[in-house]
Amino acid sequence: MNKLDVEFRSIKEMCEIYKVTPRTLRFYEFKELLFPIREGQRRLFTKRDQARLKLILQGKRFGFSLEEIRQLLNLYDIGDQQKTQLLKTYELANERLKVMINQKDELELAIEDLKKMLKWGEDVLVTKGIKSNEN
Amino acid sequence: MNKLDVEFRSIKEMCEIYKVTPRTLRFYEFKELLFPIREGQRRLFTKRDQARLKLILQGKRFGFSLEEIRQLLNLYDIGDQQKTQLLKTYELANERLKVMINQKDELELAIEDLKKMLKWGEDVLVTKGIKSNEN
DNA sequence: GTAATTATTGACGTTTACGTTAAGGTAAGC
DNA sequence: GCTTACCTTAACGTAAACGTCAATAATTAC
Repeated sequence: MNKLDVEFRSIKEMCEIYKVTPRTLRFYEFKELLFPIREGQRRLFTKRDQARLKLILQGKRFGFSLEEIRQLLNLYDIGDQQKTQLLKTYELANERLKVMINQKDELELAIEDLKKMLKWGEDVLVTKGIKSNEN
Repeated sequence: MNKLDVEFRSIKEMCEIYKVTPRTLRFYEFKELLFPIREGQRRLFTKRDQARLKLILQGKRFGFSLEEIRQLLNLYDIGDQQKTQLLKTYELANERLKVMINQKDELELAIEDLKKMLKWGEDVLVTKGIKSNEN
């Protein structure tokens, strides 16, 4: 009946909400990305854990490794951070952005090249009468 | 003095030209991506192997797995391919292209998101007096 | 009170694309 | 004949991010 009921979530609830497996959540805890509290043996995931998990999943979208994500999460725990560490984290994200932009450029190039190859392959197929040239 | 001298390359020459390690070339042979002939024990890489290696390295740029590349290489060995197989290969490349375009879109989104996060992080840093706001 | 559900901690397995010794073979140069 | 350079096979190691048991425990359902 008290607030705690909504603040905490079981591992299964977490899995359903965030589309991950229990193994994943335990793994993240092992890697010190999450810090669920215990109710006896069971893990209870706090609001903070949920916020962190969201950021972890975001981070994965960005292509960060879990270790990088662990460091970046410090950005959200500013209270107990030294200034230098905080700035370093910021710079890490900046570096990552550069990498991603490079990746994007590379990918765009690769896409163009692959398109050319496909066009060539298409010609071969048409020539061989395997494929019609309509579209 | 004869043509063969230019047709074949030793493993070391290959490594220097294509910036790969011997292990990589042996691995590719093991995985049936390359088929160097033998002079006694030693491997000799033919023109065909070199052409294939170029395509392998390209394929990696495209994000194909080695197994996918192995299949795609059939596209270049059209002589002994059945029509169906050839068409399948073409379609595989097409699928890959779609995946890559999706990846690119995802990446662009992620870049935008990360940029926003950085801007926010920057504000925090400036507020805390850790970083100046000049660029 | 027993079955089903949900959880736990180990701990080994998986995948990909090689890296890294180890132990030895062969040919060239001097 | 000995070093040096280059090559070989064999086989174990690596990294990331979990998957997949196994054995066990606590709760809940009926």
